[in-house]
Amino acid sequence: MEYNHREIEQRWQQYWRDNETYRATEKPGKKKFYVLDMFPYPSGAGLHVGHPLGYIASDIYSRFKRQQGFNVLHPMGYDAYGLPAEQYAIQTGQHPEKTTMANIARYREQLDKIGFSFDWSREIRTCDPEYYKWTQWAFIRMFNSYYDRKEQKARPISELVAHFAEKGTEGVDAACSKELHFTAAEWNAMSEKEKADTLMNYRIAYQGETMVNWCEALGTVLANDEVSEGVSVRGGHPVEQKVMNQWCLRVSAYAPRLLDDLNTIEWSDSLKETQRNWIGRSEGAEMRFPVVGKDFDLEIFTTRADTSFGVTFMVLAPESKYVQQLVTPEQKEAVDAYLAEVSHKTERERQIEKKVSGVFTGSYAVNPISGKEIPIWVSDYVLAGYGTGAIMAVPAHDSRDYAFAKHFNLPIIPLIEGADVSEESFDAKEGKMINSANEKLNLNGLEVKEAIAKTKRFIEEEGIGRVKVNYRLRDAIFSRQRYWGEPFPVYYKDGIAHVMDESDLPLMLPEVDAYLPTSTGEPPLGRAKNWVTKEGYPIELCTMPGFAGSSAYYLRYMDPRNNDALVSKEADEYWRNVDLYVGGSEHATGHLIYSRFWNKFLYDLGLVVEPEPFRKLVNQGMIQGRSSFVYRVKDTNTFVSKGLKNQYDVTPIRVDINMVSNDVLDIDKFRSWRPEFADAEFILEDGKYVCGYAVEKMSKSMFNVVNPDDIVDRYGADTLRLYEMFLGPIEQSKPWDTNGIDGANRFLKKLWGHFGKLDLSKREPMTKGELKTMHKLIKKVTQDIENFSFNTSVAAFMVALNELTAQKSTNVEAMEIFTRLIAPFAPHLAEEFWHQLGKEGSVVDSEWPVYDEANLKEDTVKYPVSFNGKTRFMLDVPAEADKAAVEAAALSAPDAEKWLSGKTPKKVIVVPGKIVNIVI
RNA sequence: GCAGGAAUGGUGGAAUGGUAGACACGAAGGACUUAAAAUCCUUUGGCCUUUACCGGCUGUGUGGGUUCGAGUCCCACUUCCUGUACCA
Repeated sequence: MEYNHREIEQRWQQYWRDNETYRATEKPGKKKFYVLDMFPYPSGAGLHVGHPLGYIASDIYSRFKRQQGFNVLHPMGYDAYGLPAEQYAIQTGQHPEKTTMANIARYREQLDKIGFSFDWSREIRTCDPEYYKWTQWAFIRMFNSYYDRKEQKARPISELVAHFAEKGTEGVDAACSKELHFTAAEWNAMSEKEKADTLMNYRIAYQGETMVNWCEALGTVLANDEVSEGVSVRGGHPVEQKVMNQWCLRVSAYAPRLLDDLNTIEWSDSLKETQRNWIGRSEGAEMRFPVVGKDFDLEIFTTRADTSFGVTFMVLAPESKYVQQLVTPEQKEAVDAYLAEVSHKTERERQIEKKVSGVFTGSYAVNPISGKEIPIWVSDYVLAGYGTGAIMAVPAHDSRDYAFAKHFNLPIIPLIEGADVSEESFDAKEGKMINSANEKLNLNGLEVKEAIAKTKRFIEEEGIGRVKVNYRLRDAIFSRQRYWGEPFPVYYKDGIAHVMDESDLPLMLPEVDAYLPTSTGEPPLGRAKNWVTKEGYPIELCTMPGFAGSSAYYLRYMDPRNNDALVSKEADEYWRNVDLYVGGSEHATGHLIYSRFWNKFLYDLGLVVEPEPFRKLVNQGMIQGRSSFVYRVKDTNTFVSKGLKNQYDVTPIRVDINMVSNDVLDIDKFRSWRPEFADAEFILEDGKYVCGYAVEKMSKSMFNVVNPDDIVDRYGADTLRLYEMFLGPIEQSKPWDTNGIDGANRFLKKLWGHFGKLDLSKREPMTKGELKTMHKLIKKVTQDIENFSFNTSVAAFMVALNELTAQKSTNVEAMEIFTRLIAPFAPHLAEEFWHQLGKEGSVVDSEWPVYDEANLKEDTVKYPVSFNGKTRFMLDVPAEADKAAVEAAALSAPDAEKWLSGKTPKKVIVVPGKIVNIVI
């Protein structure tokens, strides 16, 4: 009988639906295992074969764990808010919800065909009010909390208010935008508005004037991880820096914990490293430089306190508030001109130019260590957002300061013995200090490391500054001037922001007449009618960013229909956190930081039990497209085959990969593809037109998209699953090659054929050979799945089937084991076999086979025998032979004589079970 | 620049420090077929030797090292990928 994948797959998919096979429930006392995929944004283009890669891997793992006896939670949903649907809405006037729902339906249809074991009863969508109620709820909780740095946790803002009323800021160590100092009396004397403004400085969700990435084309601000190389990640529009009043999340307060807790989770080293870089911890010192003739100091941050004697000038960021206070009348014009110039430049222009620019303020500061007066400059190479927005410049040992000093002809003092600073700075933190001494401090002769430590001690003792740890991680900007997102549960009363009562949630996204800003430049929600509270107070017009809804979704899956809590205590205590999280590495600095932050916040409030959301994480690689090219001879309509193209002047043209098979072009299809190719001529090689190829991103414009539906229709879901896993290691990016899929399909057909030959009524014990084949397979597959080495386990199935065929095996027992082992990979076929074997229930509930080493033992061991490290022949030795016996056998083997050629061996090394090496 | 990773046949890729190239694709030859598709069998890193069997040499980006033995470990270099970038 033919292997009819369509009939088999449809039948079992229906069976799974009818029996709710994949529905998960809490089973106290049974070990849980939570496997999660990063939920997709349902784009209009649908899925291509690259998308399911990670889903297939996690599905195999889920099924494997389930067969091993775990209670597995494996849910799926949609990250439904996002810019593309809104951009489409702006162009067409169609409500983004409508587009999104249509895309979700299409995704679901595609996903269902692949036979995943998702528990769809737990499906969530971030744009569903029942879901975003909890996104808004978390925001309210963050608004009502502050971060206590002493206890390293979030606490209710009411406690801080009580403290202020009693003791002012004394004894407060809270994360804040600006260090404030006031007494209880001062606090109590503040107006409502002043108190509200003061508390904003401490809230975890706060509103503040911050430098933001403004994208004019998208009409919204963007978070740091949504901007790359000065353009928006979505759409590639230019982004500029602008000061705006925005909602922010105080993610920076959690920087130390986000860094430390990386050590407690099983993520790849490269991903942890990416997070460490993004968090960017650096140890250094904050130092105050008194300004000549003024009553204030400039604060700077440095990691190179040892270079204090080489400071020849200071530099402020253009946005620094000190610039206006320091500029002298003579320099005013020049400084203002420079500031105007800088503010006009976008981030991208600043990066591309990388030109040294700056201006002198006219003021001087005193180096607190050397006592020397140094000029204060302004330049855009200093960033306002990092450290204090001001630096001490040491041109001899910092390349940026060096370029600046050279350009403006400022002095350069070398501080390290042997450093040649005539051409470039010496940035390395090594060597012996020179030129670094006065009556108070002597660093000369010290190693850099010692000098840093000594200077830090000196700074603290002298009260010049303090030792400080700085983080690069900034607070997340949480406002988007957009329509398609969660509305903020915030209203304004007397100019003061208030959060709504939790019982009023969800605050539903209102209807608008267009998805564009209003004529007065307000966000689209400014168009909503009656966008006010019951009492008539205006509601916030911005919406939340994409990462709002995706930060805690893994918690919601645990208890998705609960209307009283994000997740019930029972469900959270049972499922705890994600045991295995699978997704792309593009989320390394965005989603994975925000999610960890969000989880830690809820953890601080005692609402979840685990401090980290994702225990183990696997990044799947991308599947790239393989584009095909034809070569048109210049100024003709003649195309030359790849092997001959070097003889002509040619232009490569991408062609649809559906017209190409094994790199050979279907000429008729090509001629009818486009009118201009209708009368194309071809120069062939061996009667064929051979195309060139390139590995590129899979995209419509490159004509290289492969649709999983087509593959499923032609070969079946099981073939697709097997082949995607067979392509290579899951973490690696690799090109899709439809040609190779025949291998996976042939294997399944052979397996089907083999199974069809069995007499299912005849149960016999396995032969020794069968036992060995099967136990070898169990061992390999079990270990490979645990190690995420799915490509080698697929290969192992192929080998095992070949061995069974070679042994002319018709053993039913062996095939039953095979069925259980292959069930995670090819669930439809396995289910079919399982029922043909007369088993009850679904194969997903069958027990995972266990191997017995005893069956893997050989009577004899094959030893490679080497001479001087080079293997020369193979030797069969009884398994129980000891070292001496193996050595004797090797030396007396007929082959040995030839290689010894009469000589006596100097040494014979026997590694039991491995090798015999004879040194002559 | 910095950080992380990679480099193995025509291709995708296998190899706890122990027979390099599993498995698959492709290719070549053959069987079946009127023919094609499908299926099955054989060969398939390179070079040399041989009528054939049998053999031999060489080979995992480059150069060194450790080791009885290195694709694997160490050092240096080259190239490529991925992330990040005026972070003081």
